[in-house]
Amino acid sequence: MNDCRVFMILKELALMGSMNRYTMIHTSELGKRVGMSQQSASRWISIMEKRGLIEKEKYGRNIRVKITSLGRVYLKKAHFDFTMIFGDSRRVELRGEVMKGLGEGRYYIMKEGYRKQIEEKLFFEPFPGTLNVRVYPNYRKRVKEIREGEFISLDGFEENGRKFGRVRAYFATLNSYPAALIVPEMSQYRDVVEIISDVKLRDKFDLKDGSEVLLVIYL
Amino acid sequence: MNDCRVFMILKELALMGSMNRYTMIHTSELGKRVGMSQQSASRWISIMEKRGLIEKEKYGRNIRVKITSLGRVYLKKAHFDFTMIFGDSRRVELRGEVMKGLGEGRYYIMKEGYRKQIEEKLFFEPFPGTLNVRVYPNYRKRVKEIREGEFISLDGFEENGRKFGRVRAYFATLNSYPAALIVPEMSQYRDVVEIISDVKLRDKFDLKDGSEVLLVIYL
DNA sequence: ATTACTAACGTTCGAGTAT
DNA sequence: TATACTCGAACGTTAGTAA
Repeated sequence: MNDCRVFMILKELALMGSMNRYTMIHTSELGKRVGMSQQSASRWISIMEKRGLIEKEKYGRNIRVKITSLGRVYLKKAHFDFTMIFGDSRRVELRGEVMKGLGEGRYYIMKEGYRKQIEEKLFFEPFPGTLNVRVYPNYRKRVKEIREGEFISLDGFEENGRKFGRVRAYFATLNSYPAALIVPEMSQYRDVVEIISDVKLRDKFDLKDGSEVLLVIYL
Repeated sequence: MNDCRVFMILKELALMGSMNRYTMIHTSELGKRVGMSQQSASRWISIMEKRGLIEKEKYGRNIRVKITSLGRVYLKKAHFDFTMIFGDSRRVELRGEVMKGLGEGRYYIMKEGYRKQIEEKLFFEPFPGTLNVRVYPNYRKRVKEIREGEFISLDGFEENGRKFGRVRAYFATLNSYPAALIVPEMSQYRDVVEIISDVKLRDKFDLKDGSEVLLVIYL
């Protein structure tokens, strides 16, 4: 069955915002996001339109697409499957304020040993730097809860005789934008957490030191 | 990318229980479930083993597989994607007791007009019959909540001049087993709900009239 | 009964390119 | 700029069958 192609692209379109409204897309960008050529992405868009999973319309030289109710049902089913697999998984909210970093985050993120695992296990290319968030006191016991929850393990490694320890990662959102929380297993701090993402979060949300942010961690 | 094949099969294996333990599988059954031949399923299992997503071991003439932590991460990512798409979707619990049906459910389910849509939009072949559940009084206001929530629409149709109305469907579980709740749009009853599934639920859970069941509806 | 190899067959891919 | 067509090459599929 080639249904899986259709699912993959449908999911990507949903993530690009085509769920409830017509969204302008570029077949080359879509192709890049799902790992195929512009030509293939274009072809699949046509196939999916014929199958009634999306609506497509020309928009000047571009196209706009919108997921149909049938397409939505396809996605819903997959979502249901994952709910069956993982149960009703926990979500933990944290609030805190942005803190000046020490530039260390950038140093670590750039290490090939971590970078590679971030791409492999968190599925994004990290912006080279971390956002440090000081969690407000009344949320700090939740940090402990997170540490004890299910995590994604980024293995430690050695480089030029220097050891880099194992790091725990968690899928998360910062102000609703997809990101990840990373916690070195050796770290002591319980009130400061580090966030990585595929963009510079400081710029995306115009964050200054002291800005309040909302984190949601998905265990 | 053929990653989507891997995802699809990994999800299926997870649904078959390979997430946390070695599970005996049959490549022919797996193939049927994902819509490919026994030979292809066998080949993909080998590929996924090489890629470190599952562990495989011979078990007599059969094989046993177990999803690795890397495989789990793949699934987790997809689950996270769906959480981004649908937000933290609601789940509603109902409790009630099994009720004698009037044989009507069977009559409706067997109508090609509904059957086809069940396979297309709910993704299972329905057992020909419905399980009627009388919801306990203190759960009845939740039935209203469900009716007003997001539903999957099974369109009405006409057959030999007789009209069959539109039906609302919801993904659900009965005693944790995947099923669907169906509600004819015209129906009056608010205290009795009808459940369909791919198996005879009465037999699966050895239900008699009056047996208590737990329903979870995923809106 | 299984799983899994081989070989012939289809499908899908993407470079080139028209629009 | 875009999207989307053609077509030869690459890849995935399955029937047959060995183990």
